[in-house]
Amino acid sequence: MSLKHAILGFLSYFPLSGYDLKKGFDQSVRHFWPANQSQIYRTLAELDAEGLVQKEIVQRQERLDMKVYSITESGAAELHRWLATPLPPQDTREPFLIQIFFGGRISDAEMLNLLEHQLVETQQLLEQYDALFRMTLAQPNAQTDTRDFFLRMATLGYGIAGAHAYIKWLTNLVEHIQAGNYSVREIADVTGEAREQN
Amino acid sequence: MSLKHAILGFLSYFPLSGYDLKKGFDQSVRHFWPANQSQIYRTLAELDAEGLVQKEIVQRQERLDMKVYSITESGAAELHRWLATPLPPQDTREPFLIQIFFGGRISDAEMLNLLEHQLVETQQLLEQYDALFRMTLAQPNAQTDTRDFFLRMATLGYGIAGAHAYIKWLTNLVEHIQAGNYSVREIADVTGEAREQN
DNA sequence: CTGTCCATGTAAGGCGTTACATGATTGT
DNA sequence: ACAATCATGTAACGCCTTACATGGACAG
Repeated sequence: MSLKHAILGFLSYFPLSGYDLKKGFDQSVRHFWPANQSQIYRTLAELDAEGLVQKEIVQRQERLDMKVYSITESGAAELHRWLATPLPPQDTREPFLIQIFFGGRISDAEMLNLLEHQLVETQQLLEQYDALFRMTLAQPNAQTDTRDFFLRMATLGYGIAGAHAYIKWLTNLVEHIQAGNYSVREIADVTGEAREQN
Repeated sequence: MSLKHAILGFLSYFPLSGYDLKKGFDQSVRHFWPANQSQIYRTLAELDAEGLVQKEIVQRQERLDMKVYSITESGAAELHRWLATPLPPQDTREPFLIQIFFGGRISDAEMLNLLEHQLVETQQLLEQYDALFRMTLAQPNAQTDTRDFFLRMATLGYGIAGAHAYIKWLTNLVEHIQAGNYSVREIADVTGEAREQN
């Protein structure tokens, strides 16, 4: 359960409430692991039941109660165990590729519309990542040369590299469809083909 | 629901049984849309209830009955509608990036182990895609220059391009960790940085 | 006679989503 | 006055997974 371990990861730095965790997710890991509110509260209750986190109810004058969760020793051990264990291969689901795969059922114009859409969305995403990357680097008080910082930025780098590759693939497809050129050999960087770039 | 439409996609070529569909998925779209048996049978029942497919029970002497499904007119219309409609942005979940993000909690050796694992798996996947690509092209009776064929191969090309990009990213990370070089600027192809390749 | 292929399903559980519910404080 | 923010939860539904169940035909 990745969500459980992501929560443990956050709590390994400092105790947080469910609300704070939600903000933490939205501000840093939503690119590769979105989490919604109800899920976070439910999972915190499970972690508590398993003894991996501890709940402290904070009474505040005039404010509603707040529940602050901190990681326990067994929680920290479980986090470390999970972080250091290679994951089994994940399977990916890409609904867009279903549309491509059965693209024989739609026209060139419809296909180009799909591809164009995907291109625009990916370019916007890339710009977001790019802007976030540069903004984070430019923060005056940030220690930008630590291992922690480097690893966190690497997850953004993953998104950026993926978006670049995707845009390249999409652009290539668009060109082929527009030209009515269905020569498959040019579509992938397969062994024995053009390999000098890279 | 992508699974429903993938099934309709297959049935738009010829009628199939649940069993045949499962084989079809495993042989062609499992790279981007794995489907298991119980899911297929359940979804076929739903599609039948919605009138998008038609069921025909084939009695066979000495063999058990077989149910063959064919697409209906409204099924074909629904398939076309879905295929031609751009999908809303999907969010991705990459548990491996959680491990990277919280990599501050594990040692260099543990991190390198994770990365190495991921590299080996991705290289194996790439070889599979690559082999499948070349084998499919080499089939004697295949019409390799049609639009349909091109689009199907493009989905494989997606996997190949993605694997290449991923391997590059992983390799870069390994090198940085090994050198203890946490300079973030080299980690992504961000605007204003090295842009001459591509 | 054991395993694999053909062929169809049910049951239970996990993880995620959307919508709903409540209530105080702070900003415009 | 109204919206946004802080703060916590429940309910119901959807999709996918794993395991279980059944049963004939055919190959080694």
